[in-house]
Amino acid sequence: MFTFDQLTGFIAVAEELHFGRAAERLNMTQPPLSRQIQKLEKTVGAELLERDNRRVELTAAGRAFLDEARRLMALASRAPVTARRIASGRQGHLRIGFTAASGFSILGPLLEEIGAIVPDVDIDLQELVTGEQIQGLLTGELDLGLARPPFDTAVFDSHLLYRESMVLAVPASHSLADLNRDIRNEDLKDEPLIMHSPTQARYFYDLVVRLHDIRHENVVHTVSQILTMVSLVAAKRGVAFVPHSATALGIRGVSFLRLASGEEEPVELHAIWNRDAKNPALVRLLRDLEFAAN
Amino acid sequence: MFTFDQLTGFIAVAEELHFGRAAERLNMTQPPLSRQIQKLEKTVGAELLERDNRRVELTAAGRAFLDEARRLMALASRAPVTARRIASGRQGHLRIGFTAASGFSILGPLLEEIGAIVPDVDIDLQELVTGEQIQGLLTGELDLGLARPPFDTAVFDSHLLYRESMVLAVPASHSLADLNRDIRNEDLKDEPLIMHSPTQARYFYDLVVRLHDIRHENVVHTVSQILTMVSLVAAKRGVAFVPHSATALGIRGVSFLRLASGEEEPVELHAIWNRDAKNPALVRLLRDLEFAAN
DNA sequence: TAAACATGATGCCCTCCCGGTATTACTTGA
DNA sequence: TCAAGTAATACCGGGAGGGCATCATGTTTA
Repeated sequence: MFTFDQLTGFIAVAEELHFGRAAERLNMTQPPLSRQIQKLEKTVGAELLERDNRRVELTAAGRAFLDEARRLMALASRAPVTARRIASGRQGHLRIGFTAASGFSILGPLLEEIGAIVPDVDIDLQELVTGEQIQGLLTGELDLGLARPPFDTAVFDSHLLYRESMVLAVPASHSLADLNRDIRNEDLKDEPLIMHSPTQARYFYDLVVRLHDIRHENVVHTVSQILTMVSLVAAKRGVAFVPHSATALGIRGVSFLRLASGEEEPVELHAIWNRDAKNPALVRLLRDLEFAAN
Repeated sequence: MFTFDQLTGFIAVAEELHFGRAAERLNMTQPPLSRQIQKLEKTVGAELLERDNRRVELTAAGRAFLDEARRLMALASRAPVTARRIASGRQGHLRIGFTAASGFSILGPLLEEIGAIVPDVDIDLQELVTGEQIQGLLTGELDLGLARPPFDTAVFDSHLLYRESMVLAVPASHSLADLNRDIRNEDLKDEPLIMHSPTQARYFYDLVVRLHDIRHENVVHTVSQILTMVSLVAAKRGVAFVPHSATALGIRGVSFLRLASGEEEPVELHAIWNRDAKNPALVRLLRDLEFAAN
């Protein structure tokens, strides 16, 4: 079995791609670090770093192992905290993941509600994209997620928290803002568009493509975070489809316009959790929030 | 930071609730195990086991920490397996580029074959013209391309996947369709022609120019995609030289006629890959497909 | 009631692992 | 061809960890 020191060593080298600098960061000298990595590779049974005498780079296996190593280190550093909390008489704690966009709207009220139901429970909050939340729920690093479809209903139970409309963010000085009517697809046929990333923000991407006629040649940026989109709109880079809750951001120089086409409130936010989760604090919370499993 | 040995020690004691038996299970003696647990409790900062001189039991913190410890051990034992599988190419990621035309014919069977060889490898597919594929292979954004010559054989290895004939696409109502014989060059001397783009579809362009006497004054459209060509033929804009696999498109109102002149099966499709590529999944795939480098 | 037993903790020794220093091997760029 | 940069190797010393012996303490038994 490898050691945690070997893992931190590997992570440092993988990040620096340089044994000397990595060693410095770890407050040690380069030779023992080299040996740590060699030993780690031996126990793992695969070459993790390709090192030519001039440069260091990760192999495919190394990249995969780096992920696992990071996860291990995160888990290892959290474990004692968990144990101490419980030892100090708390009733447990809940780890909740949320998407940045849900932070604008539902997160505050929800936390208040949770605080009323389980006041003696510590809440860890982490901002994560839906995919990371699902990963976290699967590995048990997360108890509850605030995420958007799709997710595997065989593994997860969910509860629809919130529906909202999609609006169009435009620079405040933009001529569309003077139209005084809902925006139609054809209004946008020559507008530079800031679009959601089809991989990182798949839900919004699919929704926008489904409900609006997107001309991909108009896409000037591909972005994964709503906040970034609104900032880019404020910088007059183009217009963007954002959920209504983004209007609460209070970024100056942006107007939000209603959209004519499509469904009324197509943007969904769900609370999701692992069907097999047994964290007592979560069980209690779900019961008292009356989230029927569906 | 604690060590994995301390964790296994703790798990053993927590399961046996007896230091002596736990030590035996771990092939060690009891005293060092006692010290391991003490040290672990010190680094965790909480008492994990309540030990009265007669019996051992878990504290609340101990139960919580046991969960985390088990999770850590599971993750730690899985990580090397994952890394090894990726290093051996049985697991991982393959990014495959294909031309639209190859999508009609060889792509399906090829993917099936790939799925049989490396079932646990995720396949990303991207429709790209040959030039973009070559670019992607050079930058490492693509592992394998299904493309047409020419490409730089100093950088790329390739394997001929498929040869096919060229046929002439004509509107179904066209008089040439009634000839009941192979089409000769002189049959086309007054036909409006939908031609391949000399830049975007250089391979087809060069092929057609080499094998057939093209009268450039007859060219009514210059197109880069086979599908577009066939659609234009269906719209009676002219006739077009297309690879035989285009007959599988099933577009109504188009007939495909054999060509008399030229070689039997001049249209080639190659699998190409970067000679220096090290993606283990690719290496394994190439080996098992018996694509000799040539 | 006292002796035997069970069991976890402690003391001490020894080995081996790990880190540091010095050096080597190799590549690259001037 | 030489200087510089960088990872690997050689060698050494200190400390962590395991084993053996023993202790401390509580429980069972005669």
